Amino acid sequence: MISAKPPRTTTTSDCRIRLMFEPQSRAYLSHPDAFEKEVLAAWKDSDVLAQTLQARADAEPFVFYEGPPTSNGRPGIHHVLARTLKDSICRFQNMRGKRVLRKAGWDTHGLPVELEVEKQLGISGKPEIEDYGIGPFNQKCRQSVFAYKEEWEQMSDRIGYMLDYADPYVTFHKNYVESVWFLLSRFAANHLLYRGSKVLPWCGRCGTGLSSHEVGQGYQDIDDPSVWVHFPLRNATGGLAGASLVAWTTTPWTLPSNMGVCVHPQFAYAIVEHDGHCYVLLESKADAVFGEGQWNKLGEVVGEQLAGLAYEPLFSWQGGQVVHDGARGHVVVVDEFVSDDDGTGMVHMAPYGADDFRIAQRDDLRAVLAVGSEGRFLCPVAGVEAGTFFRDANKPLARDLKERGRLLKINQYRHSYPHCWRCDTPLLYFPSPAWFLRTTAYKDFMVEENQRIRWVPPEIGQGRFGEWLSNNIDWALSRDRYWGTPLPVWVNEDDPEDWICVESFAQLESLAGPLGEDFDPHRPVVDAIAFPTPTPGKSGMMRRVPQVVDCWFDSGAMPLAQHHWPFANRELVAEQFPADFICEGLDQTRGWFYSLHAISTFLTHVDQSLWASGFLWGQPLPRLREGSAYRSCLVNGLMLDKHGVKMSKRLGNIVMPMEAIQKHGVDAIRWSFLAGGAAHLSRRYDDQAVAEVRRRILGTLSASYDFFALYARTEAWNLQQPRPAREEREAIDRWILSRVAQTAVDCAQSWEDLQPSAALRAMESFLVDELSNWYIRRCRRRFWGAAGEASQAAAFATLFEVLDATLRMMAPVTPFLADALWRQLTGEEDSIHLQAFPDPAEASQSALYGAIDKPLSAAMDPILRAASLGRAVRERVQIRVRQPLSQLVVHIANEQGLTVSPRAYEEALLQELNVKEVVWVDGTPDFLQVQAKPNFQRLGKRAGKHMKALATAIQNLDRETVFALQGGASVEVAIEDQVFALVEEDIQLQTQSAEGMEAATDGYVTIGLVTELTPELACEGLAREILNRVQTQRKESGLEISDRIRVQLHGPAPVAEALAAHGAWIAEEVLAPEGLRWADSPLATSEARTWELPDGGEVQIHLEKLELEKA
RNA sequence: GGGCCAGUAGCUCAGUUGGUUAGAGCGUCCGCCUGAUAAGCGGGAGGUCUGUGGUUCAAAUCCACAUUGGCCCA
Repeated sequence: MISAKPPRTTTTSDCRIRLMFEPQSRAYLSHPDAFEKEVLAAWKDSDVLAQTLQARADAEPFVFYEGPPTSNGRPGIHHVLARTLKDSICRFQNMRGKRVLRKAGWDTHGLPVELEVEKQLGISGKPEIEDYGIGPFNQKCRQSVFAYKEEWEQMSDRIGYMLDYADPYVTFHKNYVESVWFLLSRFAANHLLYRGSKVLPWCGRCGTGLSSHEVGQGYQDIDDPSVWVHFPLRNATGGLAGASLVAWTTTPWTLPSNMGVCVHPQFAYAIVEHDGHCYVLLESKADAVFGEGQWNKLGEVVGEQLAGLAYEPLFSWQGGQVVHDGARGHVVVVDEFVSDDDGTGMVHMAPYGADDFRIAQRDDLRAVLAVGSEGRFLCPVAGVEAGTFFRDANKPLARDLKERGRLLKINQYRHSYPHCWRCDTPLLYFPSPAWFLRTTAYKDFMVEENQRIRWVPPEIGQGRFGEWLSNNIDWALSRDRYWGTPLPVWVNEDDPEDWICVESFAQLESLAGPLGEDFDPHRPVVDAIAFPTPTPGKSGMMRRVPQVVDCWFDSGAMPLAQHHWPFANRELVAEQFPADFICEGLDQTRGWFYSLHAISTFLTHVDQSLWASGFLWGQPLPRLREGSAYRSCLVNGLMLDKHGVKMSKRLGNIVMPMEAIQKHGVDAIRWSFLAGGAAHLSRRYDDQAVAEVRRRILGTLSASYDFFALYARTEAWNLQQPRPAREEREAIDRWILSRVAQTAVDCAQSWEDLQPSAALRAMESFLVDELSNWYIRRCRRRFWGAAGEASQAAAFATLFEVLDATLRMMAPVTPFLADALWRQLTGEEDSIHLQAFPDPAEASQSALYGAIDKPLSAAMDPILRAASLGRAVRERVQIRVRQPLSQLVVHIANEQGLTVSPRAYEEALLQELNVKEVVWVDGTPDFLQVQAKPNFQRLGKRAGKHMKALATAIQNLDRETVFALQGGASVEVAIEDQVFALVEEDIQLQTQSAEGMEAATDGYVTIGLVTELTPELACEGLAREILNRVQTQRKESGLEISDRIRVQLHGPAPVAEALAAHGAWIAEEVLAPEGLRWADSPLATSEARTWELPDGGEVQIHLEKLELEKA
């Protein structure tokens, strides 16, 4: 049966055909990197992205927003994960016929950039930056921003992330900045931009306040001294005479700036005696301070009775920075923020705490900072020199207090303390002037709009993001830095209440005169612009505030600013807002997810005055859809390193992707990432998993294609040949078409649901189990014509159509391999990425249209089970598949419930299990034991608490009753006072071991294998054994599969009998045109090999290549 | 301290609105095949579904508490 036909070259004049059907799997599997790079080059040549957009020019848009990466960091493997998710979903939507714009973007402002430049320049901190010059410094920032741009683009390109890098949005570009200004001016116009003073987390080294976004990234456990100090009251009378207030703090460095002691108005404080002195504190805390039994309670005093009492300050010092020039100092104040959890119930207050600062302003306390904005002492205090770093003062101050008897106790205290997320310096809290967005004003709408966003997974939206929104605080917008969008606020130097937020460069020109062609809206150029106040009736020069804008505002403005809205592209933005889909890491919850949401809900909902007229600056302003900037958000989990630790720049454990890509190619990595569990779960990078994907999934795909290609070439099949109508093909052909169609439908749904791993699981089981291991394996012979021409034609047509659909289905995930194989398969020059996703509901996809045939699929299921059972039985009784057996008995419990009979697939069982006959058993024959089991799903609701008794009753039903039910009768079963009428669907039939044969059961399928070996069967089995030995020897002799051979054999009598009966067949199979030669005496061992046979006998085989005359 | 998530086979993970045989891949053991697959295929073994209570006729699934780990926030 081996075909000696050489591969035929096709005779068609269409040159494309000749390029088709080249085998690919070897090239792909051995050098995936090189293979993919070739595909990449083809995409470049034809500019696939532009082609897809062109092809979909009039199509419905699917709006995607690219979250801008910071371009001054190197891309890591975790970016591959995020980008693969984004890319696959966009590719899928594109194949669904949507127009998907994919504008790249760069987040270019902000502290990380400044820190990078500081490092380059070898300088550190704000004073050194100002010495260097803001202008040159920002110039350096501008250059630094794109240090890694090329690496990013190469990486994105190499991983197949289809993104338009030709025209990206860049947050420092003039147009982008102008859009940001406009948005800020809208906040101002709605009175939602305000100046405040707030205690902020502050990094002394970087010289900047940190947003809550940033602080969260740097909590570390550190040891601090926790100290209990006491403040002797002045002029106290009664029970308080001579008493001291006891306070606790973990920040001794703030003690010099002590301005008051705060107590809770309602707490009852104890007056206690210890070691000859009187102290006031919560009674519950006295043991902790003085030791158990070391104190006596003398009396009690309620917090508000202490209000206004003065006490002795801890330190005497001069200098410092006055931040609130209050009239009072070193007095007791009351406030309800005091808790009784930690400490003593009495709080030492310094201007470094948010509550403290608030109370100081309220109660007019004098607030003086001993530690300045660089985190260092401004003046000497008690032996601590000016310039000392704040935490370094803890010990000397404590020592000084102890020497002077003001320290009651000191402990080491381990706690989670915020550190600068970038430079790891411990933060301090510091009062600082700042500008805020009053986001709390429209918090409720943000919460409401959040309900409309489809979050995947949903708990992020309800939980993490929802909580964050409902606890919303005003957005601290300003940054005391250099490289950022300058805050477009100009303040009258003579009147701080007279300020303006500029909305555009044009407005600035109208106020301050021409800006010039090369105007750059960054510091320090913009700082120098001043103009007389435009406010009627006022005088004075307007000067810009020094701050820049939080770069999260930049990125959150991206839906609008990327198109320079509203200065340009108003219609485009109206179409491209909001996004149908965004996708970023979990860490963006309070970052980009929030900034997008906060800005867009403000603009489209709160800012009604903008939209009222439908016009802006005399031009129509199309209304944007009211609400959030995105309709669905896929959140991806963190990428962990091989030890399960989060990858971060700071820790330097980022895995670079290129090594993995060179090894496995990126398609395998893409697949492995998307399949590796739900998108939002964190995952480790696992090289082995990638290798397995490459072998198991992509190897199977390319091998399946290669199989097709090999026989299409050999048998000269091509697309010009008529393909039989689907109805005329064999059942298994219609089955595999139905399965590929159903898989495509399931996948499409999973993609729509933003569940890539579900889509991949469906594809995997289809490709590996159904297509490769069942359809192709079962149908191999048909491809070399062994089952006749009609069958061959049907097989080719079917496999072609199935591969076409499979490749299109996989294209979003494995864009390289899918495209390469598809072009080979179809001879098309266009990319697969311009094609449609397989869709059996779409009439234009004729091969798949209406192909889903569920009854046919249902009929295959028992066949697969029976095959599996048969193999298990053979395994159990130790009869290999090579040994033919006479009969397989198959019983399918619910066979009459199947619309399509499984018997259509009988041939598969005959071959798969090597039996001569399949006997299909109807009804419930004698040799089967049957038992009815309740269908709990149906009966559970009806029976309720009687279910247990009913189940027992059903299991005890006799054969006749079960038969009757199977035959369609209704049977009544009484449980206590209730009667249940059972019909066929209410029970499931369990069949069990058949008697008289080796049997096995899987659910509703029972098989029996007749294991009796007749002499004829044994003889044929032996013949197959001999065939197997000859073939093995052939292969081991290094012969080509089409070489002809001459064979000599010798063996005992059974071997001779087997050869007599089946010799001609063996000769045909092994390509021995002269037939087999029997040697009556043993062959010389130097020429022959001796093989053992299963029955204990041996066979000697000698073979040599037969030289054929050239035809 | 609060919020969210996760805990299923040695490992990595599935598991629909609760329904009675908890699945897959890898690994392991055994076997098969050799005219697609520098391979592949099949069959075993392997699980008190983290624990304890509860709801229910029925819980991996719902509830409570506990525990371990991760993330976010204080």
